[in-house]
Amino acid sequence: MKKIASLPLVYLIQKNSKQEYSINNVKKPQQNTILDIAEALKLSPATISRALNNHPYVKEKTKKDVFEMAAKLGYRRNQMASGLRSNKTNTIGLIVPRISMFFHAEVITAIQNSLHSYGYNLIICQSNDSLDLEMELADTLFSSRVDALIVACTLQTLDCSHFDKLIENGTPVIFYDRVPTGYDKASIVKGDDFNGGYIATKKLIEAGCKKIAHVSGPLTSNLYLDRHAGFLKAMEAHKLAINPDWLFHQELTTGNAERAMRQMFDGDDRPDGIFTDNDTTAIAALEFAKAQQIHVPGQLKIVGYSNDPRTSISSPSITSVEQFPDAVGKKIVNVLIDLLKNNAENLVKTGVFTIPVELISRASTGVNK
Amino acid sequence: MKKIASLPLVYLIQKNSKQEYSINNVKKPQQNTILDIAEALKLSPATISRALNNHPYVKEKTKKDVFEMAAKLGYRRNQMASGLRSNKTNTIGLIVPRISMFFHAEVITAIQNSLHSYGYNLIICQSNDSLDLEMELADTLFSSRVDALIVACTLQTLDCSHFDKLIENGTPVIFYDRVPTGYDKASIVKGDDFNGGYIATKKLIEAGCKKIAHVSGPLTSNLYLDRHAGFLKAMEAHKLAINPDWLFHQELTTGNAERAMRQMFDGDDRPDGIFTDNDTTAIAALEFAKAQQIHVPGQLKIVGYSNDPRTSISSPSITSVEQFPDAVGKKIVNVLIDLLKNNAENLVKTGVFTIPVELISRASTGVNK
DNA sequence: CTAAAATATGAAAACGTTTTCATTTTCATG
DNA sequence: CATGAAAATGAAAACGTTTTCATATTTTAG
Repeated sequence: MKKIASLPLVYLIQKNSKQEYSINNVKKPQQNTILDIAEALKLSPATISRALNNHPYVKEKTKKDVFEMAAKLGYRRNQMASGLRSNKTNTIGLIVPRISMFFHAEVITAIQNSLHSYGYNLIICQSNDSLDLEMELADTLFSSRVDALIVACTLQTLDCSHFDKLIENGTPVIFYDRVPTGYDKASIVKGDDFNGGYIATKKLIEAGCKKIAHVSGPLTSNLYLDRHAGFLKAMEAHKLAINPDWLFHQELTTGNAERAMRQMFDGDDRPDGIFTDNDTTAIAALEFAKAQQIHVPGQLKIVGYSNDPRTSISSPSITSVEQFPDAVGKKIVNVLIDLLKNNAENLVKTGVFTIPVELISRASTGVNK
Repeated sequence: MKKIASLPLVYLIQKNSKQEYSINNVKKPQQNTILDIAEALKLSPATISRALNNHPYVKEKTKKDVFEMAAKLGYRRNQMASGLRSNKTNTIGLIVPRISMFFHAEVITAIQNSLHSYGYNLIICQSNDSLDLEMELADTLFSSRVDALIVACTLQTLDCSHFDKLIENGTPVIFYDRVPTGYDKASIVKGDDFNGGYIATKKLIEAGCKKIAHVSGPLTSNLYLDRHAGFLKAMEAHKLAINPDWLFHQELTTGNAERAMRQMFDGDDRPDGIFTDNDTTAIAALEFAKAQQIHVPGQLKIVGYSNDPRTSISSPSITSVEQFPDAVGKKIVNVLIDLLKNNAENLVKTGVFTIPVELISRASTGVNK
C-alpha cells in the first residue's frame, strides 16, 4: 500500500499521459459497425452482436445473413468497445528481460502459438533487465487491462509488489524462468534448475574432473541458487572438495566470464572442469581456454546451460543443459487457460510447475558415448 | 474488394469469435475510475480527464490534487475506454516471421525501446512464415485498432492486399526487411541488399576466388533478388564467369544448404568461394566443408549475411554482412512517428528508406588485414 | 387446441473515457 | 470599476460493443 500510493505512481501516470497536451485532430475514415450491419439487415444491433458471438438463441439463417453482410461490409469488431463493455480483452501481456535471448525467444514463440489456438493475443514487452522499466510495463499492461500477465523477472526483481495491483484486480499472473522467492500470489512455471545443476556437474565428474569450478549467476535469483545447489549436491555426493576461489556469483556476461577465467587460471592450482550457468559464459570460457592454449576437453572440460544454438557451432562443441523452451511455453499457456477458467469461478489457485531438463553431451566434456 | 469481401473474411470473423458461446461470468473487482477521483475531489470527471492529460486549461493546483488523488486511489487509466473514445490506442502492431531470428530480434528491440520513448506500446505477432497466419494477424491487429502497423512479410507474401483495409482506414503501414514489390501504399525501410551482395562478392574476389557460388534465397523476395543482383554486378565488374550450376535460389534452411553443397562438391569442378544469403546457410556450408576435409579458407572461402553471433563463434569465424538492426529499428520508428504526424494533416506520404550495410571480415575469407 | 416452455429478437442501459459546448471564474486593461 | 478576454470548470453526448430485461414468435406437451 505504501509503495503503491507513493511518488513513483504519480510519476507513472504522468509518464503515460502525453507530456504536451495535443488536440486529437486525426480524422480517420468511418468504419462499419454492427449498426451498419443491423441497418442493412433490418435487425437490431443486439442480434448482430449475438450472431457474431455465436449466441445459441440466434437462428442459423440469421447468423448466416449476418456473417455474409459483415464480410460484405468489411466489418471488423472494434476490440476496444468490446473489451470495455465485456471487461475482457482476449489479450495476454508478457514481460521478459529481452527477446533476443535464445531461451526466451523460443518460449515466447511457443506461448504465442499456443495462445493463438485459444483465441488470445499476446503483447510482448521487454524490460531490458531494468526493474524500473518492468514496473512501468506492469502498469501499462494493467492499463491495457490484459486478461493475464506472464513475467520473467529481471535479475534485480526481489520485490514483486508492483504486480499486486494486477492480482488484486483478479488478473492472473504467471512467472517463469526467473521467479521471485516468497511471492505466493502467482503461479510459477520453471525448469528443474536443481537437477540441471546436478546433472551438469555429474557429467563433469563422470568425465574425470576432480577440480570443478562453478561460474554462476547472482544467487539473488532462484534460478542460479537452485543450479548452485545442484552443483553442491553433486560435488558432495561424489565427495569432491569445493574450492571457494572457483565459485563465482555474478552477472553472466562475457566480460565477467573472462575475468573469472583469468583469475582462476592465473595461479598454479587450476580447475579441470567448469560448469557455467549459461552458454554465453561457457563460450567465453572456451574462447579463453583456446587463447591460452588450454586444451578442451583434454585439460579442461566445460558444461554450459540452455543449449543455445551456438554451443553446437563452436569448436569443440559445448555440452549444455536443454531446458525445453517449447514445453515451458506450452505449460505456461495450459496453466494460464486453467487460471482463466478457475478465475471465473473465483477460485484462483496458485502452484509451481517444474519442467524437466536434459543434458546434451558434446565434445567439450570428452568423447561422446 | 473482391478479395476482401469473399469467403476468407467470414472465416476470420468466425475464428475471432469464440466457437462456443460462453457467458461472461468473470466478476472482476471494481476498479477506481476518474469518477471516483472526481467525487473525492468534488470536481467533474471532465476536469479529471483534462488534468490527467495535462490540458493547459487546468489550474496547476488542481492538476496536483488530481495526480495525488489518482495515486492515492491506485487509479490507472482504462486504455480501452480511452481508445474507444479518442480513436487512438497508442499501440503499434508488428508482424514478423519469427522473433528468434537474430536480425529480427534486434530490430524489434530497437523498435520497442524507441517507441517506448514516444509513449507507444508494441504488440508483437509472429506469422511463423505462414501467409494465412499473416493475413489473420493483420485482421486481428486491425480489430485492435492499432495506430500503425510494422510488417516484415513472409516469403510467400507476394500480394499485400490484406493490408489494404488498414491503409484505407488511415492506419500507416511500414514494411521492413522483406518488402513487397509493387505495393506503393506503404513506406519501406530496408537494408542495402544490392550493396550487401556486391561487397560480399567483392570480398571473395579480392581474396582470390575465381569460381564463386551464390546460395541465395528465393528470388520472389526483393531481399534475395537485390543481393543476387549485387552478386552479379560484382562478378561482372571483375569479369568473372558465372556458373549456373553454382546458383541456388531456395529457402535458406540447413537442409537445403547441405544439399546444395553436396551437389556442388560432387563433381570435379568445384567453387573456391561461396556467398550465402544468410548465416545459417554459411554455417551449414562451413560444416559441410569441415566434414569433407575441405579447408576453409584455404580451399574454400565463405561469406554469410546478417552477422549472426554464431559467425564469430565458429571455427574458422565467418565473414558476414552486418545489417545494423538497431539503425533499421530506429529508422522505422522515425518514419512511423512522421507518418503519424503527417496523418493528422491527412498527408500520408510513402517512401523507401535504405540503411547502409557493412562487411565484417573474419577468418573464413582468409587473413584479416 | 391450449398452455407452457423454448427460441428468437428488440430496446435501452452500461462500460470509462474524451470532447464539445456552455458556463463560470479570474485577470488584465482602460 | 466596468469590460472583455482568457482561464477554468461542468454537463452531457459520444465512442461501439455487450448484456439485461422485456417482448414476440415458435415449438412442444398434454
